[in-house]
Amino acid sequence: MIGETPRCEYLHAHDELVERVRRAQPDEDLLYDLAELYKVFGDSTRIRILYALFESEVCVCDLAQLLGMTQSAVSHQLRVLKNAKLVAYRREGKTVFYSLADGHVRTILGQGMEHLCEEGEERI
Amino acid sequence: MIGETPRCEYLHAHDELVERVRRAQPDEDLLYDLAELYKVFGDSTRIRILYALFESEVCVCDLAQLLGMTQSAVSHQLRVLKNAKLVAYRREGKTVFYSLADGHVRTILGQGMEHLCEEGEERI
DNA sequence: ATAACACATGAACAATCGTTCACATGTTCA
DNA sequence: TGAACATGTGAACGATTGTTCATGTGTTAT
Repeated sequence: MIGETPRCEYLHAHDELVERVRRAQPDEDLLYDLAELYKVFGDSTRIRILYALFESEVCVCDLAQLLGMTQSAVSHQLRVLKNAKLVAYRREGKTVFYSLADGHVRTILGQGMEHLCEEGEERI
Repeated sequence: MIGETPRCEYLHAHDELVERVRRAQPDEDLLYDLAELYKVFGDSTRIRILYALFESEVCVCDLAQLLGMTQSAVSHQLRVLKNAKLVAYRREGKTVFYSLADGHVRTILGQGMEHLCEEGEERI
């Protein structure tokens, strides 16, 4: 935080705008939680897990094999996904099966893909 | 990477599944880029900037005032957003105005918000 | 009860990230 | 040209993150 924030010369014109924009901002805590949610998507290992779960529910061991990673590493990442309520799990004997918990995952990843593939064609 | 990946006992049943899931996985590089994209959303400062740009194009100085942050910090974050092609900019004299570059931003943030607010009601 | 297995978790380390500070770039106006 | 202003950028520091290693928990079968 800064005590004295420098301001540009159009000050009076922009003051109104800044206030309007400020009022439109969602609650601080909500924005923080939102950032936390996207952090979860911000790792290729976790994205690979999510794409795997697009196809079917999968157990931890199979995920480890699929990703070529330690079971421990996968388990740690699954916990992150679980905390964000992006995956659900079901126990069957010794095995735990994970699945997608939420339809938003597909939309979010789909929109991300679109953005990547269109790269600067679209203007809003 | 691991040489000897441990595997669960249902091996033969799951082998087929693992192969099917593997084939469905998007290209490794694409998944990496996708993760990079979500990392950009994974910071509350950048999200606040994006929500500000929902309302109007805004200059760097006003963003700094709105966020209560250094102009430098804002500028650094704007570069991240610019590199991800999430914002566009327009120069007018000394002032630079930033705006949203892409409609996907609204969808992605909207879906994230929905996910946060529904928290575990929906099952896919 | 004991062994074997699937999975979870805590500590620790390297790597990455966000902010700050100092300074550079580019534009306007006298 | 030179001063003033808005913005951009490189280096550096503390904080966060992902993986590994060792170990803990919970289940099954003997």
